[in-house]
Amino acid sequence: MNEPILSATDTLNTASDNALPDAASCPPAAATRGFAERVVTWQRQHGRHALPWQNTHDPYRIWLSEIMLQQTQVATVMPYYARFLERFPTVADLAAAPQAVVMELWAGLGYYARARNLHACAQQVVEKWGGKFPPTAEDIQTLPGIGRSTAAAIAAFAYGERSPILDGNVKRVFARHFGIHGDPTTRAVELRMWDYAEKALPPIGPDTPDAMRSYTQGLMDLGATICKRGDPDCGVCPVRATCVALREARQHELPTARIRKAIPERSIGMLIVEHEGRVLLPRRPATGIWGGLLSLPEFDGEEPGTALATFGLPADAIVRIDRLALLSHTFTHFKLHITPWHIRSQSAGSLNTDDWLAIDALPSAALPAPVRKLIDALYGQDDLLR
DNA sequence: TACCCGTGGCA
DNA sequence: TTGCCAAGGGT
Repeated sequence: MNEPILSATDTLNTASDNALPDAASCPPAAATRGFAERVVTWQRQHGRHALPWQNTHDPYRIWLSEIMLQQTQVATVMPYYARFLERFPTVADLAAAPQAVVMELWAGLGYYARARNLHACAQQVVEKWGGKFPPTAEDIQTLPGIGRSTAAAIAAFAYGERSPILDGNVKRVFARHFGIHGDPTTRAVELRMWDYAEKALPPIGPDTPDAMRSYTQGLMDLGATICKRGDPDCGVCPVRATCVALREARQHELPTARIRKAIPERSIGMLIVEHEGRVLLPRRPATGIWGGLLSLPEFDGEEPGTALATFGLPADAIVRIDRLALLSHTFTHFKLHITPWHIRSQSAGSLNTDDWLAIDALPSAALPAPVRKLIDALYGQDDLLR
């Protein structure tokens, strides 16, 4: 890189952290000049090119990857992506599938609203758009589960549309390169970043589609492989010459860490009720935690007490009760301590027939991660196909 | 507008 | 062990 170092970044807003950003502040043109071109060139030489969802312009495959990758790391997505494509080669196949099957394939990946929206989105594409994804980011964003950034990513990769993304990678790169202080999860800071995202796009020209594909991928690659959270590899960064954080040696202060509240903890008991080769696994409501998945009956506290009768199991139906090892599971927003109870019953009591699942059907069941762990520990599924 | 919504890898 | 947060969206 022999380009002159832009001094215009000196004029950037240097308001202190968490100060209310000046709503009128907008990125100086000089701050973003040449940024995209360097990202594009770098991506083509040093970016990632062999991920399973790359080297295609098929909006279906791109969309599926973008949804799975929301708040989820690449390595985690890989096996799920392969299974989905194998089972649902086209958006029509996905739209036609029962939601329960979609949930089974998604189980373990987390954020289950994504799976419900994925299914609904496929059906809308088929019914409202004739089986083809909408032609612009604006239209794509009207579909369920697709926000502004995901719509832009799909449109850029599939159509080469000139529309900006703003994900976790981009926020980190922008915060450092443009010296943007303040918690990026707050609305005000996020709006500023969208402003930069629009201004930093590759210029309009004959090669805009190709540039947009490389640029969009390049921003993600830059964040994932160079501008990492812990120790950014500034020595080989394509935009180091204009990076505010590097110049001021503040890479570790940016992006500004958000202030986190202590997460609450909760203790519950879970019942593994077994009767005639079946286990009680009612489907959870569509909304809320683990929405749409099968799960074990649960109750507040650790001792079953009167809970069994409440669930429709009379005391004389119970052959044996075993308390299993405590299991803790941490969510983003709270920590759950689970006391599992294995209950052998000689009758189904007044329980709903539909809520029982055969033990040999457990391996493919749509179970939340900690429930999967409990079930596998008890019925010895080890870690075959999960 | 803040909060809700999973899971796993990593320092 | 604990905290952080990743190709965010919905409400």
